[in-house]
Amino acid sequence: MAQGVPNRQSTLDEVAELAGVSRSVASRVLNNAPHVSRAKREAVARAVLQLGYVPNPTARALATRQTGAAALVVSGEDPSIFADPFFAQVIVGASAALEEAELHLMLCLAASDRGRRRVEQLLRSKGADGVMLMALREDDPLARMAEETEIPVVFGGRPVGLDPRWYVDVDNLGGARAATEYLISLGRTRVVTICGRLDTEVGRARYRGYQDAMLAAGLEPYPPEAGDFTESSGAAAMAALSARHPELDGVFTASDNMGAGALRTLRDAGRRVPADVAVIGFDDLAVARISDPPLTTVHQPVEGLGREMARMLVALINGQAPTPLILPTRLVTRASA
Amino acid sequence: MAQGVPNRQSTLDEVAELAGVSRSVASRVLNNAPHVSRAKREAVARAVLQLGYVPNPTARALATRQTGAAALVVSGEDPSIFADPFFAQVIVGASAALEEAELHLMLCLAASDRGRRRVEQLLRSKGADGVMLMALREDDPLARMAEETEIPVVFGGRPVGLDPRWYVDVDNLGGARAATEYLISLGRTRVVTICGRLDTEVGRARYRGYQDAMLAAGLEPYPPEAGDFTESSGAAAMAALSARHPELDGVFTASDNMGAGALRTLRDAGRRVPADVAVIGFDDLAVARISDPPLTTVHQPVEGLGREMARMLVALINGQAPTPLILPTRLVTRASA
DNA sequence: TGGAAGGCTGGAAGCGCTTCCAGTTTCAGG
DNA sequence: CCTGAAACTGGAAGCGCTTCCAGCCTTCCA
Repeated sequence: MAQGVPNRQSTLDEVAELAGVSRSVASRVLNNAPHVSRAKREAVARAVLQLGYVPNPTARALATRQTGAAALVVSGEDPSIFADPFFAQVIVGASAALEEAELHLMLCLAASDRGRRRVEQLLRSKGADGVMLMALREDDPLARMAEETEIPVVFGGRPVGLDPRWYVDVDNLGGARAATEYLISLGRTRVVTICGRLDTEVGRARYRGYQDAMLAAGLEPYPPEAGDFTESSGAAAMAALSARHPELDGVFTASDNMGAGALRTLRDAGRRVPADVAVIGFDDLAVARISDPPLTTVHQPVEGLGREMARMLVALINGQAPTPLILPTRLVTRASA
Repeated sequence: MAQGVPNRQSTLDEVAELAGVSRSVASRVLNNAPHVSRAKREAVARAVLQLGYVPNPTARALATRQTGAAALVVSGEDPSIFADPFFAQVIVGASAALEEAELHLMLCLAASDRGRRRVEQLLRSKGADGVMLMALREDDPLARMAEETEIPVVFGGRPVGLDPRWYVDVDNLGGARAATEYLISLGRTRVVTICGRLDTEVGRARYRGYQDAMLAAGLEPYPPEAGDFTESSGAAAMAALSARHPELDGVFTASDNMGAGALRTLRDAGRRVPADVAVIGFDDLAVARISDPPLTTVHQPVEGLGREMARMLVALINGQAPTPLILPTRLVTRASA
């Protein structure tokens, strides 16, 4: 039974003819639908093997009105922000979950105007069965449009200024609160924060968590110093804070990268960590383990975020009605606090 | 001219009817093909706007036999290897280049058997117009199959044991040689290497570069200590090498992560960098800038790799005959050497 | 042994778009 | 005012698959 490698792609018609059945029967066999006798089922299977037949996904998509693909769109102004390992992990999780549902993953980086227009087309033309949207900017037009479109959309994180129907988020507030509480429990009372961009929900939530913990402990929150989640911005913010509040003895930073930057500034300034200043980050990326000293941080289930987004989307595509999800975070203590 | 938001997706037939032309004419207008009078062109444009018409990509794909998508497949045994920021950068580059060609990006992580089978289907069913393949393992069945398939395939890096027709690679050999030469030029003569997995072309090439440089300088290359490109494997390898060759004064590691691990081991052992031991990494990832001391390393154009792969693929899809490409690397000197 | 129930089967009608082709206009040149 | 070329136009045939439906054939029970 030579597994033929035909020069031309063979079609279902050819399979049907070779098997001596009609195209409908052949189709039913391939989708293993009922109402086909055992004999014909086997005949078709043989023909498929003999011809090396592979169904044409496009034709199937046209007939079923299902593309067999889900899109992950990352919307932001700077394409290089995507180079963050964060997204790579989200993708790993999403990819695994989509694979279970036999869906392909389309990736759309909507940074340029052109990219955004293409995503818009995708949404309106139903070019995918569903979309996972991670909108980074405040008031993202794509986010608004996605909420209005017909096709299932799951948000990753809640965009500022929008209350999406379906989303998966990480407990940023709780994580930030826990981190700050931990610093306070260590006896630190002059705890500052290097917050992330406050035009993102992530930045806001993590800052709010800091505030909550401070107030709950009867401490006055310091005004935040903002960074953009990068190492260098963390270093700069730390310098500014040190100058403004030389008495500080604890820092909660809204990302590991900023935490690493803060460590660098403190080290350069000769301040010991954690003896003089305790530092806590957020994310639990590789950098937290590598930095010197290793960074105490808030772990967030990034791969889980991707996985749950994909699962929720699949549920939606299948006509179910899932509920929004907030994934837990957890403090990981290392040497820096 | 209300930009209608129809409840149902409108079709080309409806546009044609509203514009008072035949479907063929409407189609020609949309693809701006010739042989349409100015008047009808405008009538169709008006109708499109009025109905909020968006062409159905699936139907178009079926008719033209072009899917409008290119796939990036990463084939390896461990899905989490993809979480490496390396791939994220490749994706950024590829995505940008594909956008110019109006192609969508499909991402396939072929780690499980199931994933591999799906990629196989994709190749055989022409589910994409072309494929960029990054095969990590030696003797990857997918790589072999890809070379046999009809659809255009561009390799990212050359897989061991295969000499692909079209590929984009990075000058690993030259980079490794330059790094080692630099160590030697610094007066180091007892230079060891922590190489990557020798069942990958990357690992082999970088090791060969080290050997070449040592031999060219009249030095005896040390036997390599292998890691798997991760921080911890680098730390372990460094410990082993220190024990075996206490006299060593220079280390070339085949990745920044391993370099960071080596730094950690050296620091823990109380050996000063670069005073006692000079260390050089490879990749120029963020970790190289953050580590303590910052890592001298070999920069490779990762985003460029993705971009060039995509460009080559687009050329192939358009029937051109590009030539393989090897992108240059360059030494970035920081404090560790 | 008759008849109803129900499993099989294949014909045919799409899914929405492109594109070939033959027929119709238009228009410059004679 | 005629003729041929060039520009338009729309009908129709697909692209390869799914699925509805009507008809056929078993089968099994009364």
